[in-house]
Amino acid sequence: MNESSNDLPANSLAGTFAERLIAWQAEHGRHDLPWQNTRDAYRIWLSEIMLQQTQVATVIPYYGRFLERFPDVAALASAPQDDVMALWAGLGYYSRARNLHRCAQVVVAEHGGRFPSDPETLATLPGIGRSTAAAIAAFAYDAHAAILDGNVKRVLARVFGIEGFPGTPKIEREMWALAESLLPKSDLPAYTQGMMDLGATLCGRGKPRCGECPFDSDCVAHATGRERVLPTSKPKKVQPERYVDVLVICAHERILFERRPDSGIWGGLWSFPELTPPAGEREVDDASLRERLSAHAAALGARQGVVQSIVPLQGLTHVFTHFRLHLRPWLVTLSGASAARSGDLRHAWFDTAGIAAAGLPSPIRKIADALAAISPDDGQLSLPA
DNA sequence: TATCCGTGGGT
DNA sequence: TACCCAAGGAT
Repeated sequence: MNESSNDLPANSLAGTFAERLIAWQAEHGRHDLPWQNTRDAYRIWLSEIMLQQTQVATVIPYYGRFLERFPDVAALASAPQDDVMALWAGLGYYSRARNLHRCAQVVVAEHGGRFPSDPETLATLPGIGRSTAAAIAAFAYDAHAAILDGNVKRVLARVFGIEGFPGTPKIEREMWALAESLLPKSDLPAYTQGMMDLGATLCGRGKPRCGECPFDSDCVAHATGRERVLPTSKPKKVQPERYVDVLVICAHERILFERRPDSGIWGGLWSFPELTPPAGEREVDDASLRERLSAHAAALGARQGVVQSIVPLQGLTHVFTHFRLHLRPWLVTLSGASAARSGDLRHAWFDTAGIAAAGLPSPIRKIADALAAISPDDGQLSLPA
C-alpha cells in the first residue's frame, strides 16, 4: 500500500516539507547541544531519556554530571541504583532513572553492550517507547523512523491545521501516520533535529515567530489566525489536594530518612517518614496529632532515645501534574545516650554530608536545606550549617 | 483507555 | 497568581 495516498492532507506542502525543514535546520537549527555531534548511541540514548517531558536547559547540567560519573553503558550497568538515583534527584519522573539503570543492564547482558540499531528492538527496552526509539535510531544509525514528541505534535497541528487534543488516541494515530508520511529518504538526523528545533524555537507554545518560519506561507494555523489555539489544549480538570505530615527526626546530630518504595511518587528516593492523616480527619485537634506524631517517631527512633520535643517547621505546598501536596514537617528531637545504628534497610540516619549526597526529592531537599540554617540555640538542632 | 509519574520555566 | 506544559512511557 502506498503510505502517501490517504493519510496526507491535500496540501501542496507535503512533497517538499522534509527538504525545506532540512534546509532550515542547517541554517537556523541548533548544532552545539551537549548530546549533538556524536554517533555514540549511549550518549544519545541518555539525552533522549533525560529530555522526556523535560526542557533542554534543565537537562544540560544533569547530563554533564551523569556522563562524568557513568562514561559508558557498562559503567552505568554496574553502578548501585542508589548512585543512579542520587544523580537523577531533582530531575523528576524517577521511573526514568530506574528504567535507565535496568536498560543499561539489559544492553550489557543481552546485546553485548551495544544498543540495537532498529527502532522496533529499541522500543522493547525499559523506558524506550516508540518516539524515543525512533530518535535514538535516527541520530545514531540513520534509521528511517519518525518521532512524535511535543514539538512535532505542535508543528504538525499548526502547519496542517489538525484540530483536537493530540493526547487522544484518535489524533495521535493521525499524527503518527502524518509524521511517517513526511519522512525524507535520507538525512534522517538533520530532519529529526529540524522537527525538534522548529518546535522548540520558532514554533513554540507561547508566541510563534511565524515571520521566520520556512512554512509561513503554507501553515494552516497561520493562514487562519489560529497559531494560538493550535494544538488544541488538554481539557482541564480540578486536581485533588493531599495532605501529609512528615517527621524530621533528629538525634545525635543526624536525621532519620526513609527510602520510598519503587512504585508511586518519588519512587526509590529518600524522604522523611510520613504520617498520612486519616481520611476526613484533617482538622484533628493539635493534642491528638502530636500524640500520633510522638508515637510514630518514638517507634522509628526507639533505639536512639525518647522524644524530647516536637516543633512545627515551615510547611510548603508542592504542585504535581495530577495533585497538590501539602507538606507539614515536624521537627522531632530525641534525647538519650544511645548511639545505636539504623535498624532496617528502609531507614537510615544521615548527617549533613549524608544528606548532601542522598537522592532527595526537591521539596524534601528544600526542607532539609532550611534545617541546616537553623541555629542550635533556637532550633534545638545541632547540625552544622 | 485513562491515569500515574516531577520539576521548572514561561505567560 | 494560576495555569500550561516540556525531546513520553508504563501500567
